Amino acid sequence: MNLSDLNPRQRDAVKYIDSPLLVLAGAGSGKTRVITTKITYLIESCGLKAHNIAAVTFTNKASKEMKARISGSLDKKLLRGLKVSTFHTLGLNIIRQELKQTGLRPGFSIFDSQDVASLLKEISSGNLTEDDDQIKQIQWKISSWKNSLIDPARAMSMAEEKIDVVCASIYEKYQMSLRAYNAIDFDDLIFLPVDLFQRDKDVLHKWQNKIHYMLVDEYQDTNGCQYEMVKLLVGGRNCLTVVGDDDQSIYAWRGAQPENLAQLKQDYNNLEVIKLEQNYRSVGRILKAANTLIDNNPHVFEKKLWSDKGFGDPIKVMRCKNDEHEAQRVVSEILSHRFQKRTKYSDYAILYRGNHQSRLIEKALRDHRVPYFLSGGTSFFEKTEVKDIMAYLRVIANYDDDAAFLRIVNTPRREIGSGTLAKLGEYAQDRGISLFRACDEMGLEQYLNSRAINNLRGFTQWIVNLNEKIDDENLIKSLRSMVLELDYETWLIDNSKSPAVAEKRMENVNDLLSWIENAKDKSDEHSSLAEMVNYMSLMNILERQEGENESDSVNLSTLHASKGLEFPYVFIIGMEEELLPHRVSIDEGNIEEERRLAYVGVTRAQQNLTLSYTRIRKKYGEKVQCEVSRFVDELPQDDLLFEGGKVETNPEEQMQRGKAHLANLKGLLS
DNA sequence: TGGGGTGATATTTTT
DNA sequence: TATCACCCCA
Repeated sequence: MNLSDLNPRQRDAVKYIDSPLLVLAGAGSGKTRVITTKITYLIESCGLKAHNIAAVTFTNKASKEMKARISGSLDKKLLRGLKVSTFHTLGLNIIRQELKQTGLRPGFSIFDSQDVASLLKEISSGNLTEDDDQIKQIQWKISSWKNSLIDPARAMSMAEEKIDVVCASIYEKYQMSLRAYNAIDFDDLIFLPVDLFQRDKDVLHKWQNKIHYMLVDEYQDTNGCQYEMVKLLVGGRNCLTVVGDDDQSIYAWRGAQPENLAQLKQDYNNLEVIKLEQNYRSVGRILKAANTLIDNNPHVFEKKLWSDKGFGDPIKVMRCKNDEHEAQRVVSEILSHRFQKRTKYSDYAILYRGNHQSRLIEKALRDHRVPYFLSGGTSFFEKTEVKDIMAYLRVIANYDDDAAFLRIVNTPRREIGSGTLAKLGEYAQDRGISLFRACDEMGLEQYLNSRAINNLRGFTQWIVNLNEKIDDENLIKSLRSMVLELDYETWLIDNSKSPAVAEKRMENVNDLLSWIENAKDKSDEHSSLAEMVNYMSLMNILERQEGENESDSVNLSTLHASKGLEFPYVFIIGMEEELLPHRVSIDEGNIEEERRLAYVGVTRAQQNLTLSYTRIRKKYGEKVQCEVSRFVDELPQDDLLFEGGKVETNPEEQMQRGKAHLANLKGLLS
């Protein structure tokens, strides 16, 4: 097999199979390429079967890209059964195949974090813990327990303070409710398989026999539970390659344990480490800046990026009067640069720390009629209309899904009010059954008047009919007729601010349905409604439909969401103390993660990088004096070109301006 | 049932 | 200050 278009280090990483391997892949060093080539190599040159290889990523986007790249390089026949998925999808597949051992019934639901929050709210209503803040804390606590493989009993025995006891008991009730609803949460998708593997060695061996080689991407983002899952599946064999970059760990705040990278050394004593330091993305100046910046962080593994793409232009630093001025200047900079260099809008990206920062930029872009693409925002599956239809599907697949039941029982209106639901809930809770089942019980007559009962039963009967009508053959047809029967469109029109909005929302509903149709055609894996619904619960954006026009637009993104992307010309705005690094991180002493965030931003740029900061920024409606970010000071000053700003207020800034002037001259000379 | 007034809130977000 | 969710009243 031909590995000649890889560099020596990449080739080593592909060919090394003698022991577990950690590939430390710097930004833009071609890590996805290494993983995909290695999979091809394992199949073509090592004689492994595709269905015995599992490649794991964190996002659907990454796994989709990986699949696309592999299928471009290898015959489709040889790829049958190759497992490329997210951690959560892998977990879901394990649960599905070992359903009996997990105590779940077919058709189980997956609760998203909103479902979880409202369930927790209901559970803790007796326990003096009702405000949203505390609910969030409990949710976080339960999630971290699961990520550390602690079950309710252990949480209870470990509890020392009163608050821990309360949390542990809520945790226990929460698990019981999930069980009653035949539901699991996102954390369970990893927790349940790991728990099962630990309890039942036969099942573990069965899965070890299925997976002869495992590859994990973005390893610095794994949490404790995911680490354990990999460890169990590998089970002392030499069949593991993980790829990661501790300098790009920016998700510690949501449970990622970047120390898992270092932990590998201890758990796999024959671990091999290969570093990928050649960067294929950026010019030398940008890498020099990135290296210098990240040098301020402590490192377990030293790493220095380099490239042969030439040195490039100085990094511009724009000092602006205020935040509006900043937006104006960034936009006019893009416009004039585009005009001079005849570039596309899509060559530019504007990156920022917080979502709110996009507002002024958006306004400036609109004023200049510049098309832009905002990455992030409310994702498709978060939209109310999509959640509504999804809830219908969930209830049809799993009557016991109370979260979904509550969402749609009176949407569109069926004259089932909160009073009725409260009594129904009480009744169901007393008997430990779901709301749906409770509707059918005779005992209900004593609690509710016949009108309410009729409404409820009308609804459940309608669902039962749908369930019976739907079979996998006519799934889409039945779903479309369901939406018609609901008269959902009328409801949308009545409940939207304008006809245009209503139309857009109905379009989303139709997109959802055609997406289901499409996905069903594409694979036979997710053919039943229940499987389809599970699969969709793990999605957050609608995959782009074929032929959808990719318009030429400026990219706006948070620094977090920009990881993995690259652009010729990058602007990072708001390079100020208290913003980047963020105030909260300064207070918590989390400067290192903020620095990595800045590092991620800097390394997105291929050609040019422009940083901007303002002297005055409106925060919470108040004008606040701002200071330039310490990260600007940490960059190699000779490579910076300061622009704008005439009046220096303090001597330090005077100095800086002197330096900038010098750099300016150098920049002009080079 | 919906519109308007009120009050809380403002870091990052995938599955 | 700007937004948004929520609640109350007509």
